[in-house]
Amino acid sequence: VRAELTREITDIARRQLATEGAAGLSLRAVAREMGMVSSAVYRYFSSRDELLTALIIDGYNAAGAAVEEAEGACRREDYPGRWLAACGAVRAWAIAHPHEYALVYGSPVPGYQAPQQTIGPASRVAVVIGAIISDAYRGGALAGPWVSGEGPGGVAGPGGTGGGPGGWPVPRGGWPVPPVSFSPDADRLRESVLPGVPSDVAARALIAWAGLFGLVSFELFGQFENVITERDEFFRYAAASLGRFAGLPD
Amino acid sequence: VRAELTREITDIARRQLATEGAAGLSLRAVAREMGMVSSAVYRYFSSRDELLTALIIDGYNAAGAAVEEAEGACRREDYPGRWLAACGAVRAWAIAHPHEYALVYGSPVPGYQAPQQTIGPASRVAVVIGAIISDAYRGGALAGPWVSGEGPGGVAGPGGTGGGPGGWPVPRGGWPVPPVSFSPDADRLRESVLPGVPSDVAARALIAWAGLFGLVSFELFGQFENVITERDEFFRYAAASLGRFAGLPD
DNA sequence: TGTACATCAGTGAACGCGCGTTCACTGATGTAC
DNA sequence: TGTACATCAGTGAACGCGCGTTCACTGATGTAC
Repeated sequence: VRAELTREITDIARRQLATEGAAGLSLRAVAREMGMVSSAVYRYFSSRDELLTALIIDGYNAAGAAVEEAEGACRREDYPGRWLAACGAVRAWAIAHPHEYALVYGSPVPGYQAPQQTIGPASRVAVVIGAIISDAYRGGALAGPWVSGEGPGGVAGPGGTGGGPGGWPVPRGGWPVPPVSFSPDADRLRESVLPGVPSDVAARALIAWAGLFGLVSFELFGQFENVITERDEFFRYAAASLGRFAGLPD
Repeated sequence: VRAELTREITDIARRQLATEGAAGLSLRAVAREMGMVSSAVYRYFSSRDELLTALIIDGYNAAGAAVEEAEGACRREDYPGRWLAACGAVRAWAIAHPHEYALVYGSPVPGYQAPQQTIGPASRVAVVIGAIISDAYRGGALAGPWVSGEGPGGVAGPGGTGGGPGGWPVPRGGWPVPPVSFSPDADRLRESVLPGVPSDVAARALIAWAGLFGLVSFELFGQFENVITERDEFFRYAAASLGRFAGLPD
């Protein structure tokens, strides 16, 4: 029964988030809508920040669940399909919950410091996206070029043809090579979200990941106003292009 | 003298933005720091929203000026250099002024509706970036592929080789083709920031533009925490990759 | 050169509002003997 | 079966705070004659 009420409080708080924004979230307003006195809420959340943390975790989880579900419905070998499904789910969830999206992927709430508990849920979307790239790579479906010596083969993709020093195809004028300082990051990524992929694949996956959220944020935050009219179609195209950038096939 | 005081007010407001965030911006606090009584500020700004609008316009202008300056210092034919300079300037300005960046490119301020006056300054950065792509295209330096029939030639780039129906090189497994619904948008873009470029070049420029801000936002808003350690070098690499994505040469 | 007047930047008090958090408390519920 | 007690959800008042905006006002400055 306590859990039930806790959930009801976060539901109301989420609804208020949608009308007032994160900075306008108020314990008193939540209590009012609950038909409680403001101090009663302190039985459930010891401060406003704790409530905010709960909302952030919920937001990450909701986005993660939406992406997992959409991506999970695809054939495992359909890597571009999985990518498009994941991208589309991110966008659809963001459009359906713009204030929650802003809360977790937008500007930080001033004066609020995200606690450790948020990092697990925060990575769910990244895990899905990483798995797509990883699976495609290990399935030999990811287009080159690879940085010399790291790749297991794979088709020559939009990079075209050419010969790299390590025997893998590296096209003339191919992709830039990640800086050496990226190596430790790549190691960490391999251990978590991008098992088995070479550094340059990981680096481009990261850029595509940031690009995906750049597109969604631009759309939601108004930068595409008077620029793009048919947003659904354009987004699908853009997501496909980013997937191609990351090396995914057609 | 009136202009002087107006500037002083916005300066103080900008400083407060940096410590309290946009939602915490308060006319009273500004007045306090000015050594004025709160109502005196109304001589200069008739409401809090008007002050916010001034700050947004200043923010867009500052970002625009920084990008224009950095990009303007490059040799005109050095398209990739111009691109890297512009990207680097966006990021450097954002890091130097994180709250102003959040104000203009982050989540919208709840309850605030941006007036028309903001759209001019808002486009300064886009104009610079568009000019780089446009110049490179018209200079014949932009890599293919083009969508059939639209291009003026240009080198075959990361797309590799292949033959398109219109005679321009379109590689097997090349870039996706923008949806037909994008045509009117492309027309509009050609008239403003991307003169003369074909639709698919415009579309990829748009994606690279969103990707650039996705990278900057991810870095500033904390998504790269525990992911990327050497941010300067990685960003340079990522910007180069996005430039390549948009078709720029090495 | 001197006076009358208009302008307008800045004052000070007030309006009505909402906020987070604390604290001693009430009163229902369930448990132990 | 009945009594004493502990638990704890929710109350109500209060603390001290800041906010945007309004309004009648003061008093210095500059201008017109």
